[in-house]
Amino acid sequence: MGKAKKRWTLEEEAALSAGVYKYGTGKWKDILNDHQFAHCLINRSNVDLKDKWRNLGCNASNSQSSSRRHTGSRYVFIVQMYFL
Amino acid sequence: MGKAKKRWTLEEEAALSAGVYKYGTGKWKDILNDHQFAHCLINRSNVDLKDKWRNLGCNASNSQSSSRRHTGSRYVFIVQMYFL
DNA sequence: CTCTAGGGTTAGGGTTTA
DNA sequence: TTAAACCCTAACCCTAGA
Repeated sequence: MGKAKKRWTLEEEAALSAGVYKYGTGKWKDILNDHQFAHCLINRSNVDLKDKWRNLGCNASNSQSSSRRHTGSRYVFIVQMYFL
Repeated sequence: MGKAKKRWTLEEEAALSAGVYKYGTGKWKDILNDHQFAHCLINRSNVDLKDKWRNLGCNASNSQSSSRRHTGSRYVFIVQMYFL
């Protein structure tokens, strides 16, 4: 049972963008803890910020096909011997 | 920002497991300094070893003998099969 | 200073749902 | 169906205390 989806508002996106400009990407918790942005992002987690930033970045050029789990019949053995 | 994640290979996991078998848990630097394992773990730090051992879930199940040190002329083969 | 232990955070694959 | 939103968790970070 996942949470109800809550669409990102323009204010939230703006706060996220400004936060990334200030701290750089990968500083999601820092952005959330910044009082300059916190009030706009009160309902978002650091993981939410990361996911949203990824979605924004993928808009332009994400033409990769879906990753496919393949279980083929080819395989290789690697054998190692450790003296203990 | 952020360091690129380097997924652990089966060779690295095998070296770590053998290292823990030889030295016991909590001897990450000893494992790293052991010429027997160093070549497989060249890209890993002692903290990386600790973290990997933790999320392998080996701490709980092997706690009763976790600090046991094994020495002698015994050896073990580690056989890995990769599907391509 | 170095090293480990353990809590905290991020990255990226995977899944769900409007 | 598609993609934004959300989930799972391995991998990595921070740092007190030994």
